Parts: sequence; C-alpha cells; structure tokens
Amino acid sequence: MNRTLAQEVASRIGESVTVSGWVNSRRDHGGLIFIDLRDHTGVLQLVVNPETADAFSLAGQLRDEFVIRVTGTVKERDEHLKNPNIATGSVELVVEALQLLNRSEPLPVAVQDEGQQSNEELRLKYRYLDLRRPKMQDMLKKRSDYYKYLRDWMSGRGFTEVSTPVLANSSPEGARDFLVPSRVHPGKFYALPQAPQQFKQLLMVAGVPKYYQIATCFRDEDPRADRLYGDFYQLDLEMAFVEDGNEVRLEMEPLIKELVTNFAHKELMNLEQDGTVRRISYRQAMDEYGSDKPDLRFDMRLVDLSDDLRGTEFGVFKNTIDGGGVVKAIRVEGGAQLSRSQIDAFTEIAKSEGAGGLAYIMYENGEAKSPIAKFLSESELAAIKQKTGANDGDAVFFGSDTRDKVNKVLGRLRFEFADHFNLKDPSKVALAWIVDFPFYEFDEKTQKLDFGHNPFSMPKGGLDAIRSEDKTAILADQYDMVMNGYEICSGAVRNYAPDVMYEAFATVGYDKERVDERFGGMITAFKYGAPPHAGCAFGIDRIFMVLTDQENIRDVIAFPKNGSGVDAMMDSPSIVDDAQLRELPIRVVTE
RNA sequence: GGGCUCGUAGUGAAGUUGGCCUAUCACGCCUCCCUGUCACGGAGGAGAUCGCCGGUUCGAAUCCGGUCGGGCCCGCCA
Repeated sequence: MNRTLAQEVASRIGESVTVSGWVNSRRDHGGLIFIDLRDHTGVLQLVVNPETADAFSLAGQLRDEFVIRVTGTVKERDEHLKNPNIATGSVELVVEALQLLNRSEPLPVAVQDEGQQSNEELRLKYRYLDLRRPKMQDMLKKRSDYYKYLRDWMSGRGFTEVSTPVLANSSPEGARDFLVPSRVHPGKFYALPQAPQQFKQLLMVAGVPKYYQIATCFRDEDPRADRLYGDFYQLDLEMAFVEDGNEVRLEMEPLIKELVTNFAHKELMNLEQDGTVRRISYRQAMDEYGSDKPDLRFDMRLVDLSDDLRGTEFGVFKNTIDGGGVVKAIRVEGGAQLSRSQIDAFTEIAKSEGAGGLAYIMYENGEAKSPIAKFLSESELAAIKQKTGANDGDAVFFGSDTRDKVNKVLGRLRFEFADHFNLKDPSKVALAWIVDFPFYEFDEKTQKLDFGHNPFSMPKGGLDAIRSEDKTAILADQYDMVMNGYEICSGAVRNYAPDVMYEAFATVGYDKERVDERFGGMITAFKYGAPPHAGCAFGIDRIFMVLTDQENIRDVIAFPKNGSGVDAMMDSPSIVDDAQLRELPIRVVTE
C-alpha cells in the first residue's frame, strides 16, 4: 500500500491515495460528514458521502484523536469551497474506504495550538499527547535540523566526534553529582558526568587535535526557566596547541553567528567593526551592566556618580560614599511616565535584591522632580543629568551601597525596566564574550578563597601570578559567551602544567594528596607531554530556546522533568525493589 | 533551604471586600436533528465533595492556620 502524507495530497489531484492519521475534528452534517485528518505534515479534509455506506456509518462513529486510514480520490474543491486558512485547503479527499485503526478516549489535555492550552503540569504528564500539537511537532523537527547543523559544521571544521563515558567519577567540587552504585565493587560509586571535562582534556594528551561531542551532562541542582533539572546537552569541544583564548573564540564565533542568521533568521547586532563578537571584561560587565550575562540588545548602562556626589548633603549617599561604597545610577528612557504604583513595584524588586529603597529623579517639563532633589545641590543635579544623559521624559534611578550590591540591584532593575519598556527585540540577537574572569574569588561567608569559575583554567601569568600577593587580582583566560542575556557558552585555556595545577589548588587549601586523589588521572596524564589546549562548551538547549523564542527550556525538550526533578509521565524517580538494593548492596535509611 | 505566586467539572477560565453560589461561561463528552462545513450549526442532557486537613462564623470556593502539588526567583549551578 502506498502511503501518502497530508501535505502531498494537494499535488495529486485525480489520483487515488491512501492517507493515515488522527481525527483532528469531525463535522457531521447528517447526510454528509467532513473529517479533518491530521498527520505530522498538516491537516487534510476528508469528505464522506452516504453512497459509500460502510465508510459513512463508520465515519459517524469517529471521535477526536481516533486513528484512521482512508483511501479515496483527491479532488480539487470548487472555487467557493476552498479554504485559504489551511495549506491543503484547495483540495479534499473523497473517501471510498475508511478503516478504524484505533480508538481514543477523550483527551486529558488540549492537542491543538488554537484555543485553550492546558497547564504545564498536565502537558508534562501527558507529554506524548502534548507533542502531537503542531508547535511541538515543529520544535522536534527544528531541533533535529539544529543538531544536524551543529554536527555538519563541526565536522566540516575538522573536529573529531568522540563519545566519552556516561559512567564516570564523582567530582564533588562542582555541582552535586548523580551517583551510580557499583554492583561489582560494593561500596563504590560511579557518577554521571557534570561535563566530560577531564575526558576531553585527556583526548588532547592523546593527540586528538580537535575534539567535539554533543555531550549529555548531569547535574543535581535546582532548575530555572533556562536550566533543566538533571540532564542536558552541551556542544563540548577542545583544541590542542592553543594558548590564547582568542583562537577558540574566533574558531567558534562563526557557528553561532550562522545559527542566528541562517538557522533562526534573526538579525545580529552589537558586533565589532570587523564583524567579530564584542569582548567585554568581567569587571566591565559587572560595573556597566550589573551582570556577568548582560542583555546587550539595549544599552541602559550603570553610571558611577560616587565622585560627583562625594560632598553631598544627602545623608544616604554621603554615608555610603564615606564608608567606601558607591552611588550609581541608571537612566530609564521614558521613565518619567511611570506611575507611583509602578515605581513601588520596582522598589520592591530592588529591595528583594537587598536594596534599602529606590531613589529616583523624574525629568519632566524641564524640571528634576524627586523626593531627594531638595537634598542635592545644583551642581550635583547637573552632574547627574549630564553623566546619565537624562532628557525630558526620562527617569534616573539610584543605587547606593557596596559596589557589588549596587551592581546587583541596578543590574536586576536594568533587566526589569527593559521588560517593562519592551526593549528586548525578539528579532535581534546581541552576542558578547565575557572575558578575564577572576581566577579566585573571596567568599564572604566562609571567609575563604575559592576558584572563581573553573579550577582547570590557566591563570594569566602562570606560576608567578599565583604566587603573587593579591590573589583576587589574578585573571583567568576564561570566557563565556552571552546571547540576549543568557550565558550560552563557557570555556577556558586550560592549565596543562602539573606544577601550576598543584599551586593553584594549594592556594585554596587543597594539598597535593587531595588533588591527586580527585584529579589524579588527569595530572598523571599531564606529566607525559600534554600539549597546551583550550576549549569550551555551548549549552545547546538554551541556545535553541533563544533562537526559537521560547522562555522556558522545557518547551524545547521532548521529555523534560519538572521543577522538582520529577518526570510526571514516567513517575521517576521511584522506589526500587529490595532485591535490587541488596545486590548493590545498599540500604535505604529513612529517618 | 528561603521569598513571591497559583490550585474551581475531562480542559480552559469567571466568581475570592463571607450570604444574591442550590457555583457561571466556553471547549470537550452523551442523545437527537441537519448534504458543503472547515473553531459547522440547532435542540436537549450528564458532569465539580471549589487541591487536602483543621479552625473562625448562624453561614466559607471566599477569612485564618497547617499541609500537598505546580510555576517564577534567591541560594546553588567549579
């Protein structure tokens, strides 16, 4: 039997075809029945006449989502019967034989894009039904094309795809691991890799010049709208004989730019004159945008006014500055139109980030209106207006606290104001590399030095730098790519020198034994002629989410877990048999 | 672990300053009518202990306490 797809039918007028699919809807006129048949290519109207008695009586019993196979003749519709709203609207299939392949109970979720959409809890529980929706079918297809694009591109650039183990070793320094007990070695555990970090570096030692893999990564950390619980995918890559992060960045930039323009058909903005992706230091990103993953589709930079307000009469600012803090401001174009209650809402957001309040100035009719204006001198007001670039109709909001706190508060407000004023143009993509991350960071809570981002990256300046006095001033040749406010890539030039590695870990309190215990395999390998190398990993689910205008990463995944790490459809995680546990051997202790 | 928020027929919503709620509407479901609809139309019908437990009250979907579940955010994510 020849099988035809719904969308092919239009080109086969006069022919007899057989089509299978689901009943999308049925319109029973008593003496004539229309059925919209749906398959993965679209919808096709079937017409069933009383003349075909068997088919007609069966058609009357069909319900939504019944699975059928029909044979009939493709007929061009009379002009006045054509439906321009559907792709196959100029034809219909006059049914000669109808076969019921399977029935369906009324569905617990909506499977049509039009009209009501079920809540996500139900959509996830009945994901196999939710995936019937044309939007989801589209997503699955696009995602497949996307993966092919990635693989073709990497392969075309001379990268070798290597699969690394899924049963690996625990690395407690990073995210929480998923542990897998070993039956053969009672009491010992594998861990699902958070990333194939060590394996890919070992491939460099092995002499693979350019490695890549679409790698499954596992992390047992609480999810977010842009971060899945459990497992997710990275385009993981590494290049040998690279000592400068620029080499990796320039190698990979074109892929991301192509994805934006050729694959997603969006407009790139914010590029350098020479067409490369802009590079911003971590320090600059934090100071100017209040974030290490700024959305650069809009400007709205943070402006430091501490010097201009050093002698101010306004107590809050004065105390902050005298105490070593900073006063910064952000200009919101058109912000003067904000209502009292809207400002209150933004103030609440500021407070939730740790601000005491939210001072502001509204510029209206040539005047600076503000509850704090009376405390500020003419010259101070002039400096604020000039430095922020505020015009009539704008508003300026202030943050006053330690530098990090102010950056955090104003960075959040920048994000929220952009939402409020619709500054996030979905047709545009702004990319940037955030570079020069601090190698170490001082943790206020534990009062200890810790790695800033990635302990495997090479400190700029090597051994000498690590031994220097001010550890927090050491930079790493480490780079993140940001896309419209999302971190989509993280990478580094790696530390391939055992002595630098030991020293780097010693600074945060790891002795040689502990380093050997944790990363012994890699350190040993580095003793046998490890080439310098660098690489990175792209969060490809997240990129796909941005490229397809989704705000939740679960919407680009076939079978995602919910925010509690539960797969509502499969009901995992679940209890296992005692027999299984005994074999491992593991005992579950509950309170 | 913390903050905010949501939970009402199979589905999506309304009602939430206590009484007019014996809970409203749309889709879906069931019965019947209908030969050109395409979100077909028409007539009728069934379907909800208002997430769960407790409290306040003459009276609770509505107020209070607790609890369970979802979502977003903070922490966390080398």
